[in-house]
Amino acid sequence: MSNFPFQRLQVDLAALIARTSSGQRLPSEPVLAKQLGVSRATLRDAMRTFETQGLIRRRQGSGTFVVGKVQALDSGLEVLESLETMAKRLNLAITLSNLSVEQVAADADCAANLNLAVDTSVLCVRRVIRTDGRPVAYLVDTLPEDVLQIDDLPADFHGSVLDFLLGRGDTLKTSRANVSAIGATAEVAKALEIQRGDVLLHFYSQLYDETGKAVDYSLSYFIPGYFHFHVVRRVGG
Amino acid sequence: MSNFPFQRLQVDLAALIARTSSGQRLPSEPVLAKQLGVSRATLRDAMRTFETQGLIRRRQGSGTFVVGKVQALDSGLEVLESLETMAKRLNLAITLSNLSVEQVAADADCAANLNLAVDTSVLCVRRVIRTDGRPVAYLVDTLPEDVLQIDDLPADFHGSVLDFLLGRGDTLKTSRANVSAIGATAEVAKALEIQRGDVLLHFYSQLYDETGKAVDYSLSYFIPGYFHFHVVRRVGG
DNA sequence: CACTATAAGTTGTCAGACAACTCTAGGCTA
DNA sequence: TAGCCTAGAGTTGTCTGACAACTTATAGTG
Repeated sequence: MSNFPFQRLQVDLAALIARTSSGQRLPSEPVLAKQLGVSRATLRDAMRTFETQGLIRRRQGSGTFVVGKVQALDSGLEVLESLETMAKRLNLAITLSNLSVEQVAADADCAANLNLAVDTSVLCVRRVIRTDGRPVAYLVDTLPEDVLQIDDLPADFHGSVLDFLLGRGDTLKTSRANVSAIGATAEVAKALEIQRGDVLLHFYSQLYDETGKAVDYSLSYFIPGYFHFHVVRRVGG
Repeated sequence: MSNFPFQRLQVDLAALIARTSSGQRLPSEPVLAKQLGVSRATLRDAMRTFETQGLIRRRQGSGTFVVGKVQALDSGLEVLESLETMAKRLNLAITLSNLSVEQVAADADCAANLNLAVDTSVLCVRRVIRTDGRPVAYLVDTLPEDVLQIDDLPADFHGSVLDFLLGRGDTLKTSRANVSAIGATAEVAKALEIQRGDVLLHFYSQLYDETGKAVDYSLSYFIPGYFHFHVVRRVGG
């Protein structure tokens, strides 16, 4: 088995990456291809899969580097809290960037989740969460106009929609979060400064107030490794 | 922007795949490369990322095909139930294959999660869940010897460790599940018949009985799209 | 010292070729 | 006729060599 160059190559490459410490540069492609006994084309093909996993990063003209992980933020899923609150609780510094607040027309997906008609005007809040300067999460919240308007937000709005609503006195009750895994789309990849198709943990959730009205439709994309989400499950059925 | 062939190509390829119905074959690589105005090497590089996302499947000598999804299994995460139970509740047929039960020495990771010493003998149960004949989940349970021994399992054991323990009368209490996203390792990729690096939803969880003893360390890998896991989060902090 | 031009090294892309594999159509045999 | 076998066309997998685009360090220049 493993008679195919591509598969054998992946094993060798994985070992090489594993024993190379974070931030170090790998040998150049021509050198590495000769070392591993394959052509440069096949080597590049295999490297693409490791880049997709976020294990390495290639930069034209510079080289290929092994990327490392930092301390993770850990949180239970039962309680809904903003990433800012989570970070404060764990005494970790996170920053926010690429904040964008704009009024858009609801697409089919968004309209269905907010229980609105398609093309209804909604407010869309996007931002990137960073730790150590590196993007680790991309968040997109969409809210009906009667819940939040663009002028409601203060000039120094720091980006947590949940914290803002709570601070304003809104009576929120629960959130229904769906968890999944996806490859990064072009938009998400650009925001997170990763490659399209890279592995991401994905939540899409609706936030309800005490009357049962959907007040927020939220999409969250997390680069694996930086966040640890857990949930306590009770035995039953 | 998008001045690089690779990025432009991904946009074009995504559109092509989107408008191609499930199971259909894409044009051959030489033809497609000419249509899209890039070399075959660059086209293959871009295709690798879509293959990683599970959107297409390439078969040597046969062609490249668009893959489609089937109905999804949906479950709340608060309640721990086996996939078999979940499928029965939703009236969906799932089958089990590649069942492997073997006694192994606990590695560091496993020992820590089961609160055992390294190299302690433990029982490892692996199996693949399929719907419609296609692999959709890969499950690995590891249990201490004093909880489950290889001879305890009946000849017709159908694969759900949780159901077996419950049926035996074990008093289980809760499970702590960590949710993440990863690229498939070589072992997992082989079991799920996908490519190494493909996007997977990943749970790793510990199961506790009523005395607080860890009785099961479980790793679960799900191909996205076939399962929908959700959790209700209460507002608070 | 600051700035610029140069050169070496690296990844990105291209072109063409052949190998390995799949599938089909036609011919052969029983 | 039914079944098996084989040859061929078509497809993806891999290789070779080359050049373009980009980064970085170096040496030179004001």
